[in-house]
Amino acid sequence: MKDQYVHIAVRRVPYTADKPYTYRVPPALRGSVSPGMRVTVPFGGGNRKREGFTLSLADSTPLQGKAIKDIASLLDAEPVLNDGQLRLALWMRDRFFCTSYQALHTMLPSGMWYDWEAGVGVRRMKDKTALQAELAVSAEEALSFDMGRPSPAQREVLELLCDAGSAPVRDIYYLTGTSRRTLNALEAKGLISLFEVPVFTPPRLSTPAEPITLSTEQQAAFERCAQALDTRQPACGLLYGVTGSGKTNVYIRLVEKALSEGGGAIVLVPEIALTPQLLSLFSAHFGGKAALLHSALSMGERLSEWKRIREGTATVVLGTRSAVFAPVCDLRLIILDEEQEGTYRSAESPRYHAREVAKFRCVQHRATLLFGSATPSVESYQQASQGQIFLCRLDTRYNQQALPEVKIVNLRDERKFGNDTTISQTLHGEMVQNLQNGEQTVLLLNRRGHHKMMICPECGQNPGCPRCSVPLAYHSANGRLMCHYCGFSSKYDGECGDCGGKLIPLGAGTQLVAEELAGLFPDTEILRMDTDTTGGRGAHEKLLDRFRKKGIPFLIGTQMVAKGLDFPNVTLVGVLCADTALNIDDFRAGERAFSLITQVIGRAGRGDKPGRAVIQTYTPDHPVILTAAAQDYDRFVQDEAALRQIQSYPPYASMTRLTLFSQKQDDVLRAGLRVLGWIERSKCDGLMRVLGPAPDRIVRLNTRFRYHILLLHENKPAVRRLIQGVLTAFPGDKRNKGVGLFADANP
DNA sequence: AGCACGCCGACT
DNA sequence: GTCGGCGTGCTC
Repeated sequence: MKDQYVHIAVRRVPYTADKPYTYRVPPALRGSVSPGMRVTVPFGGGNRKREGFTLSLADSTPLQGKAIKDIASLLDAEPVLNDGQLRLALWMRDRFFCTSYQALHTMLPSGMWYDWEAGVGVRRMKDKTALQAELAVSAEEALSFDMGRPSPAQREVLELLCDAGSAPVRDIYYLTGTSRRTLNALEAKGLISLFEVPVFTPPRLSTPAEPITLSTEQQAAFERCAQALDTRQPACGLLYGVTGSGKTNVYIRLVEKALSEGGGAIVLVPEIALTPQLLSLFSAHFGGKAALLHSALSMGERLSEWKRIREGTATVVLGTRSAVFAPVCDLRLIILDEEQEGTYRSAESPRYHAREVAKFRCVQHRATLLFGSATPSVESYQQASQGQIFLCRLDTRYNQQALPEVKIVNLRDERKFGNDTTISQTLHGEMVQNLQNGEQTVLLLNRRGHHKMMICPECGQNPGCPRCSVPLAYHSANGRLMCHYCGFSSKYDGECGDCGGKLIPLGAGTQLVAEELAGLFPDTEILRMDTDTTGGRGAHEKLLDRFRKKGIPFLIGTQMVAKGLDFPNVTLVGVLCADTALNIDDFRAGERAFSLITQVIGRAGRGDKPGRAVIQTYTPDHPVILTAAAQDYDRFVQDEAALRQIQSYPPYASMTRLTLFSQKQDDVLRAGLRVLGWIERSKCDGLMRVLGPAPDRIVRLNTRFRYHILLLHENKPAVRRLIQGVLTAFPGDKRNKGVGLFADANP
């Protein structure tokens, strides 16, 4: 019999050595191997077993004189990746400078890697099951059945099941106040049957959602997107809607449309924990058809959801970044909510952006891609204004509510008049008023902990992290100094280690504000929300639930208070220091600051009462602050786009960042200069502009020094090949020993 | 990245 | 002689 060969993407091969490896299919596995399966193969001199993915099959191989090895084992009976996903991975390898294995691996739920071990008897990932009850006879028979003697409990269960058809027994107990005995009795009479079903998302008796009525404006936006869906051709659009204009209504109607026509949809959100409302909305509207994919799920839950999606039980997926890979059947629509958010970009290899992956998939499936945002990225704005993508606008807020009235407070004046707290006179006055009216206030300060740092007024020293180039932040909750980047902490005795001077705090954090508020408003309850108070699973929701239900007057928090929360009783928002987000050395700092300020201001006045906002700043005439205060996105983005054009920054050029890191600072710098020389010699001068090497924003992180080189260029294959060449050749130069290098596309 | 191989000094 | 340090080079 003729030999059969298979090309494998092998796990943990360095980028330098990444290519399809050819293996022989042993006779025993002939016929069972097809592309998109997981296998183990002997690899390297020691022939240690490694995992891999089958990419393609071949009858012959050009490889001569090499001992071609056999595949060791097959881990899947059926492919876990389809042809489209394999092609997506190859594209990702080219685009995001990762190995094929890494790209393929991110497309699968992590639970799957434990599942196969079941085959070798190591561990069994058992699907959870729940007991479900179902009518065993017709509804008429059930209701007319003669019980012999009155049995209200059994009757109630039957009535429930006549309505619902089937229901989890837990829900039946909860809704009827019955117990297993009642169900056993009904089963004995042959009226109902009990059976185990796999628990994916708990098959709940979801209260059917109210049908959505769209406003004229929302209807127009819906129709424009629906038109794109109808063409069944790749399409991309931007739904630009001010906060509170009801973008989610449009999303839901679009998903309904895609589903009703037999298609599937993916809806991506920046962070699911911050959008509990959207979550419940989706369950209400799509029930068992909806799958949720996000970081809070256990591995088993994620695997179950993934299976439901792949077999077509779930046709709409709501999830975070990695949900963009969900194997939805007949994908017709992908929506990226708050498209400008940085969480759509992965910080680890593969360093992909969900927006770009979504774009690729939409072309692949002839699907529609919709970006939604109150503050679209400059990229999307520019594409929309040039007509490359279609644009829909929602300018009217819920209940025709006007945008909040915004006051800007100059913090320099506050200092002059002797107010050294974080709350200005103006903001304090507004808060008092809100308290009297029984309305709620949200305060934003984008810095956790008590203070940013402690500094010695005698010698100017400040305690810093021994592993990173950052000052340690003081935390009053544990009385320690902490590093917000590597987690290092040390005890705090209030004295300067160098000269013994008494340390003073600098740069207020949320903990301090909470303490100040307790002083200013004794007997008033205050809620603090930051990564220190929302550690556990579901902690976000619990905190927000308390805020809503108990009507706690003040909520102080970091940027997580800016996103997604929608409480009608919040009528005042305070931005305690608008400059924190602005003073970051990054060309997107202005864009992010505008987005953050606009989003948090939009939290005020979502009910029938008008909203107010106070922005405190040291730079009251900064254009970003002025446009954010005026909620004038158009003016902001036009200014910002002009600035980007002058500097030839994205979106007017593509940017690739090369990051070098090592324990030794001069090694990194020297390696950086060598990379620079390589690029300059490679005849790509006309194609790109090179900046750096420059220190990263945190030059030393976890004992490693980091420098980067920025490349501004056209998005052409020649440029990608150059970068791939640099990444491949770099480890080959012995002088680069101990130095790491990776590339980020559009960082 | 991992792993093996090979060359060298130190030790039983 | 033999153990083990690390520099070097390859992975179907």
